Amino acid sequence: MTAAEQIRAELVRAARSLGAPEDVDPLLERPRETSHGDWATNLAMVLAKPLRSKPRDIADRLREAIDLERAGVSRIEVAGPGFMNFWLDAGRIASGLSEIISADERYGQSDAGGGKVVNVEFVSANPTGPLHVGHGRQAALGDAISTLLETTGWKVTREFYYNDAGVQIDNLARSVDARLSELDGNSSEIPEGGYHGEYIRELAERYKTDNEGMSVREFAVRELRREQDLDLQAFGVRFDKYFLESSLYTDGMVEETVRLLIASGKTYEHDGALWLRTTDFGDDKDRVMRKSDGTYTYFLPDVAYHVTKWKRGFHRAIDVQGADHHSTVTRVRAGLKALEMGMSGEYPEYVLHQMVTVMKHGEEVKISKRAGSYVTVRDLVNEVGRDAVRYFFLMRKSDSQLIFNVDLAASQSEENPIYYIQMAHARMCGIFRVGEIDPASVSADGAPLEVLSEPEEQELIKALLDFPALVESAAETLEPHRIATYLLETARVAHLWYHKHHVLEQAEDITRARLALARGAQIVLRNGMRILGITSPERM
RNA sequence: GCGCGCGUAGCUCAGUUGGAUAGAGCGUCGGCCUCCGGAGCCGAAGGUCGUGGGUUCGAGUCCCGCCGCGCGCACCA
Repeated sequence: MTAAEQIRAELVRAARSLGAPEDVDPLLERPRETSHGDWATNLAMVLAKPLRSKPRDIADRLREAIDLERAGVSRIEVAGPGFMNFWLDAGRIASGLSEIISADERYGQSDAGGGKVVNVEFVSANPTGPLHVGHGRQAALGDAISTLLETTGWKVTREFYYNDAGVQIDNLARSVDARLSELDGNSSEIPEGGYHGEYIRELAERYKTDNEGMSVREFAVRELRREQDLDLQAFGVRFDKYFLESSLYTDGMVEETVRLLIASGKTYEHDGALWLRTTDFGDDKDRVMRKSDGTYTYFLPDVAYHVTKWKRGFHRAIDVQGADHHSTVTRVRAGLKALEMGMSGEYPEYVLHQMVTVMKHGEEVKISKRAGSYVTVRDLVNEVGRDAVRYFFLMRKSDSQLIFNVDLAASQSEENPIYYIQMAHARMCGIFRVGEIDPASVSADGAPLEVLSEPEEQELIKALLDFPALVESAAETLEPHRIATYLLETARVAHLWYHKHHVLEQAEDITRARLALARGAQIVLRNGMRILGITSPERM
């Protein structure tokens, strides 16, 4: 039982004894201000109405009714309008280290997800060019969200959806064709909607020398998919499933979905096209699903694709996409809802991220897809390393725009948050290295943890003990940036402690206890970085 | 024009789902350091939380109106 749970249980007992409603569920939180104790509750204010008394009076009576020992606290104060502040005793705090060390790599894990399956789809780039920064943000986000969910007891399938069937692939083939005919000495223009990047020229050259009898289209898609796979590999992202849009046509899923939608009665014919009444589901206008020329708009295969997710058993699905795809959300959900297959209006869940701006040498690197000039994931990885790229993509919440400062990410100094965090971990490792101690042999059991009474020690332990609750709530809200923020703060506290208090060559009981703390910090920093997909080097 | 997101210190951003005196890093200014790695540490200055209303014991957080920025508004994807 954690300290908070222990306080809560006793608080409930005390509240019931004062006549509080049966479902009383006190909220415990960590005050920002240390002078407000280790834990605080606003319970007395919440009970003011049902008990028809002043919050402060209720708080005083609660305080009287609470058994300090059973709550595991040393002191309770009533403050402000009726807050109750709790102080844990130093021994109670330090004893939390035992749990961290014995759990080791499992520390921070939970079974909140109950082993249920969830599908996380991300990147899903069209095979029409290299992966750019936006895809990078998505790759980092999707992978971290997946790991967060795994850490909290979900069974995750990481999925990549290839749009290999649409008009954009035709445009790709025609663009390569144009470059091919240029190679043959004929002047030729990249077609409208085509791709202008230098890689198209390179594709044409490779096709000319070694096309293995493939069509331009097949060759280009194969090569670009291979390139993207290499980029993802360099980034350390691995997918469990690659889903091809084209398969939705070959296996009849698209046709099937159209039939079902028509049967649902939510469609109508107008101007020779087939429309879906998405306005019934909150859209601002109805949408065409089959054009008058008989081909489908993109959102129909999207609906069909999500039907397959549902049918494959994923009753929870998360799509990570750029915010520029925002308009698709209502449409896809409307299509799925119209099918009445039992999905809620929230299926699938979307994590949309805002755009990335790349700054280099103090200037914005302009991105022009049309001219084919943009920063690729591979450029970034080559320039600043995988860990820094991942951390920078994850340090901001997804719905705010992100400025990627290449110079900062590349710098090997304390200004660079990723170095700062990794350095904190490496320092903990350094203690064991210098002391010639196997960290795995360090145990908190039997160690005199009560000697860890310095303010920096108490602060560090408290930070470490916050980790599991943080992981759980970050997983719930699908917000990996909270792990990033936490790591930076915890690294700060660890540096501070490291600087002020020595571990080795102290009195024996102090060294023993501090080794346990160093071990705890090492474990938490490492586990946190692992969630973000970042390595935790033992020396830097 | 409509929809979504954002607006917090000079800069880049957090803010525990409505709590107490709004925080961090960088930058600036001042100071410290014979150390398990100086890739260090301490301190200070710096704020009308875009703005005007509303909701309530209590608002950076929720609601409404404005202003600014980004993205999206096809029988494109």
